[in-house]
Amino acid sequence: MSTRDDWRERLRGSGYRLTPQRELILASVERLGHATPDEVLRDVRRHSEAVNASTVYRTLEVLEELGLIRHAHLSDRAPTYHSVTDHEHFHLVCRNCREVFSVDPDVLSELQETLEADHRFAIDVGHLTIFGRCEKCR
Amino acid sequence: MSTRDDWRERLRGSGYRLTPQRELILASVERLGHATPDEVLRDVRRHSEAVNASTVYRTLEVLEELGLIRHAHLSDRAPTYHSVTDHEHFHLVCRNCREVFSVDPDVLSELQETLEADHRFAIDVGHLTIFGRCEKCR
DNA sequence: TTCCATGCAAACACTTTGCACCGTG
DNA sequence: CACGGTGCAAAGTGTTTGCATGGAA
Repeated sequence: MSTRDDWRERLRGSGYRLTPQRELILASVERLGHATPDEVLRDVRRHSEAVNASTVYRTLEVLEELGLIRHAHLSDRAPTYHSVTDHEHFHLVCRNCREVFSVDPDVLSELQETLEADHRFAIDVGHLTIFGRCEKCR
Repeated sequence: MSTRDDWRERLRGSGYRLTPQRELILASVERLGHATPDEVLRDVRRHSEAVNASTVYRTLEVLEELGLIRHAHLSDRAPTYHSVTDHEHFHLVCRNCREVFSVDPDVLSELQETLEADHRFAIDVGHLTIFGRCEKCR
């Protein structure tokens, strides 16, 4: 997948430097699926040496700016970051059991058209989180 | 509107007490439209006497539990509270200019049906915020 | 007179910032 | 060897909690 292979080039192409910390943090985000900055920090430390919390915040910001990762708000607390090397998706979160479901953007097409037509508003699909109740928690 | 008139009864009926602070805070939320806890606090203080920040947090929680107000996340920062004495709605937020639009839930009906059918997931419409780009910010 | 609610202060969770040193390019 | 990145410590923002006092019912 080209996105995975040439991210080092993207970094350098944008004037950024390739550091061990940045590699470790991207690897953690990909490994964890959906993770808060704190979870990323602990994961990096578990799998290798120490990295500072502020480096995690700064790096997540850079990686998102480059389009390698995205964040969504899956709880009322910290944001969670996920890799975008795979296909775009949005999230359903159960307000009761907190379970997270990743959903294909196709189901949003009609809503996108409606909001585009009625409000000239373009949805940021990758950032969307819909809260509600899952099957088990009715 | 019955919701407005009998909220005092609802408080007492649920074992809560009617205090001046609770009246002031509810009035502020209704006056402000969409407001963070901090904005509510400042508004209460501007229009009357001092109230403590922790009282604001505790009161917003109670009022939401009673169904008098709701909160949504209109920024990556603090939540915003709004009254539900008027009709239910959800929010569009422009990621560029931060403008907020309130939208009628009708446009979600197809999405609701799809998520219900495919994932057995019931959307919490009042809590929904969709981020994207507004007309002016393309 | 009973408890729920409030004020106050401290603690907590999450994030940002300033600055000296480090190391990539 | 220049300049962007990191670690560290401190401060900033938003929220919660424990406890003594106050006041609604």
